[in-house]
Amino acid sequence: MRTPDDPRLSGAKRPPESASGDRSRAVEDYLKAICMLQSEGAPVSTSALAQQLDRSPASVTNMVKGLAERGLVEHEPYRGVKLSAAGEREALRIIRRHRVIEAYLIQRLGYAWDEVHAEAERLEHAASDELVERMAASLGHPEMDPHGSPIPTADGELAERRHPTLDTLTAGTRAIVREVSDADEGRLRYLAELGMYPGTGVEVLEHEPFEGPIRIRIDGEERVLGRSLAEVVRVEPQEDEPESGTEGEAT
Amino acid sequence: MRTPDDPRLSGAKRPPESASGDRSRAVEDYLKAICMLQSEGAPVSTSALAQQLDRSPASVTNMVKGLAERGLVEHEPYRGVKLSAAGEREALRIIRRHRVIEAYLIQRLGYAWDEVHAEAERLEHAASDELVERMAASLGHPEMDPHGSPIPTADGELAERRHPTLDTLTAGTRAIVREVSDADEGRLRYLAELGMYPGTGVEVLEHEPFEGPIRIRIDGEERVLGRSLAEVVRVEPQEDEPESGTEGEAT
DNA sequence: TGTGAAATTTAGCCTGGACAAAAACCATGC
DNA sequence: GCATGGTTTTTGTCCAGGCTAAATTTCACA
Repeated sequence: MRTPDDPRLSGAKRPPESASGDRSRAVEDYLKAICMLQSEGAPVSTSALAQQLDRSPASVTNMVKGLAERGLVEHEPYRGVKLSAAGEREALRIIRRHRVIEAYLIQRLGYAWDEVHAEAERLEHAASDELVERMAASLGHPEMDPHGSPIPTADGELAERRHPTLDTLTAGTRAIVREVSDADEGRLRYLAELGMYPGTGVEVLEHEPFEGPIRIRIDGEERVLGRSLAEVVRVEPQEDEPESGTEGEAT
Repeated sequence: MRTPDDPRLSGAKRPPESASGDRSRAVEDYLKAICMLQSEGAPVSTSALAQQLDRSPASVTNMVKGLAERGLVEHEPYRGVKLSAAGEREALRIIRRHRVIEAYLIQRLGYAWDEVHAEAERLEHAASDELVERMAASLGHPEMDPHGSPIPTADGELAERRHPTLDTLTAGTRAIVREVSDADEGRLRYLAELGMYPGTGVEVLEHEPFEGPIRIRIDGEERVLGRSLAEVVRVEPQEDEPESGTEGEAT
């Protein structure tokens, strides 16, 4: 009827699930999540991972066992899980993809700050390295994504810089916004309304007691920020100088 | 330890597998394949579908049963399968995605003709309608993809135009290349070397007998084309006029 | 040092989607 | 009218990756 490799019809010949060979989408999600949780090299607990990924702890244990067999993580039962060198390499590639894609969507396709996360969350598994590098090139190889998170380089270097969150600053401190979590659309939208982008200068005026909100000055205006919002914003405190208002762009 | 919806960590909260709600990637692939096989409304046989998708016939039967239950196809056992209205709508959306993505990759990210198929094959399942429409807008809402295939509109209209394949033309006919299958990288690369893009003029000089190759003139040069290559190229025959060589772009 | 709560792992189950082997069906040729 | 071969479907498995319930380990504190 038809030769086995008839090319007339452009069909899907067993397309791999994710762009990177044999790692399934689930595996990629686990690696990324572990990477982001183990900020300081400390092993990550099963339950923290379960929470992050919205899976049951039992599912996580199962999956982790599999990852350990494949040499992507090291798992000491009851003690937590750490990425192996191979796992970390993989995880950083995925994070790079995510952040490059977010930057591209915003800068080249007119997405808003708060719209890109979900899209990138899906595309990061489908985009090939080739595509990601082309996007990065089109943007001039940015080092930061639009939320201020550092983009790992193509060969897996990540510029770690841990800034404190806004809620930890003492009253009277001036600071510059450096990074905002990209995970929560609602909060992002609100922060955008306030003008709290990376690079914006803020001054903490007062902490309301008992985990209460924080009063800040931003761009000359006084605002009140709920604690859960302030936890999402990472800032670089400034040596005091009389200057106020918005500073130039971040590096 | 941490409040249930702590937003500090940008994690993947049960991201849907494909951008379009609940249809899995597999379902999308089946719908697209059925759509492309049932050119003339005729039902598609299980085995043709199995071949197209590179699955076993048994798997296809199973899946088709499921699709029928969900109202996406109509399946008469032993008789073949047809898309329902809902299934066709869905399939055309996926084909639109594929073709818009291919066009975007080539025009905005510098991909070559033969590199885009695999990439688009994955991205079409991950990209949201939103993204596809932004890409289409960035390209000025093209009606054709770079291989000459018509792009269904956002509301599901597909401009059907069936051109004959190059191998069916009689010797002496002049024609203009209109469409080239995007599925086979190797063939595409070779056709690109020959300069056989949509819009290129060709003249069939001679058919070698017994399913042999075809001699053509393209851009002034004589070439010999294997049958399987000629089957992949769709052309629009021209009323004869002394003109030769390359014509302007296709509409 | 013992003990109970919390965290983790084990065990058993389910679903989607794939496969091979066997059975059922259809279209013929004789 | 029926055998025969090719095409479908059925049947029984498998694997990945989820889940719940039950068992186990750890740890903090008495």
